[in-house]
Amino acid sequence: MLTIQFIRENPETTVKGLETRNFKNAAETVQQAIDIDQNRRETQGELDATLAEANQLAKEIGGLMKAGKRDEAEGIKAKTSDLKVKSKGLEEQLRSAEEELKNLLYTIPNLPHESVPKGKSAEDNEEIFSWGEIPALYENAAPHWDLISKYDIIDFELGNKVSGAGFPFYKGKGARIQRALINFFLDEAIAAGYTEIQPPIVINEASGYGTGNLPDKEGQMYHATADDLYLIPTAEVPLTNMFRDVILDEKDLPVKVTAHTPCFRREAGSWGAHVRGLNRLHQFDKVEVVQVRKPEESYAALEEMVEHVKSVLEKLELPYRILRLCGGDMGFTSALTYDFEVYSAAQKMWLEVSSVSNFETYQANRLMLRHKVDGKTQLLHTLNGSALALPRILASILENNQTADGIDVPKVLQRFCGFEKIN
RNA sequence: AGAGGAGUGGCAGAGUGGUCGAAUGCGGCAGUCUUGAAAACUGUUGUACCGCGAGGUACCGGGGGUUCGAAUCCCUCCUCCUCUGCCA
Repeated sequence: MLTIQFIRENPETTVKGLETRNFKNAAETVQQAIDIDQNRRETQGELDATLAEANQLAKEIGGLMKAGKRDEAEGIKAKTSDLKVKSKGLEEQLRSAEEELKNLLYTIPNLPHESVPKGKSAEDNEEIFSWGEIPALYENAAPHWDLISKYDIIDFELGNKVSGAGFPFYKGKGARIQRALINFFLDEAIAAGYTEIQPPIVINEASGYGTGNLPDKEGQMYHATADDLYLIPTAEVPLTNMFRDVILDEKDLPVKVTAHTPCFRREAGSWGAHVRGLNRLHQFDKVEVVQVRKPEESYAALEEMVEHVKSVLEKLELPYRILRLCGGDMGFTSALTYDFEVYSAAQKMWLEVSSVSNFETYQANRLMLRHKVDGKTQLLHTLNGSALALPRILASILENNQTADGIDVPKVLQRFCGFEKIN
């Protein structure tokens, strides 16, 4: 979330940023936050003064008791009861003001970077780069959902029986190419300087709040209610929460971590005819990269992450484009997001396979992730990106590389999976 | 899962109702000494919020309670350790 200090000191900038995002009632919301904060500060001042007085009296009583002046002590005790009632009331007021402020701040998204274009929807995103040729397919080319049944490498029906829609079984070469992709992505990330992590794939409530998945996107996560744990929608959640309530030393920076995990998404309400086959799943695998950076370095780090994803896609020889998301399409917590889309030739569709974002201090503020500068604590910047999500990569490999006698496995993957063709 | 024990500052560790945000040691930082370093000595060393400032308030695993006053007593949850059981 945004810090109230920032909003208080930069109300116009805040309103302007929110308007780029088409945030409704920006000016009113900002004013409301400032008012609640004003109230909160006044209440705390009063409460502190009351408690200070009570502490003073308690000390006096202690002294009198020791001196044996019991009656005098009793007299002062009587005075404290008023203070107690007063402080209880003020405490309640303070708590409710803090709660109110926090709940309001949770509804305010991050401010976009100056390069973010205005816009309402995906159509207003700005294509900034593209690479590769859109392959000319042969006559009988088929979409990936037909190819996977033809070669029997992924089984949706079986998934339906055992788990439900969106939980497929990968079989034989299907499973092996998945494993090859995971190893390839991890090796690439390690070569780019990331430390490999195997995090838990369930997280508690506090972690959900830390990355902003709670409360806003509550319905998107699977919730194991018996133990009040959530299945992760992305490795970003455990990887970023590693640094919750942490003050990093200079020598620990920059932080660069990567992990392969399954990701679980309920995708409530977003199911439809347009999402066939591997285009959208409830469970999928992804390799994620996360960085924690000093503020002045974070945009260079974002570019570095973009270059990393570019090189991975180019090694896989998949045609792709990069979009700079507009204010209306950008994630709630992001300041600047680049989406990577690969072209899936038989569907004739661009598929999003990576989203690389700089959150600036937005996540760090919820996480309380800081470092020291000249003896003062300062919020750090967090960034993350997919490198990459598997199912759509697989979909475009299957479609783009199909031939009359099978599917060509990209060269870089062959040493990982041990075969050259799916047939 | 059952029985018992324990959670204090970066680490170790004292503190069992008031003068304790907390002894002491180690570590860190600054200084003295030294050509430089080490050693020794001196000082300093948690976080957040309120306040222009002086200063104030809160925090001793989390939450709640008793009390004029809680690190200290009570309740509850969490985590760790030991023993027993179970298990990939």
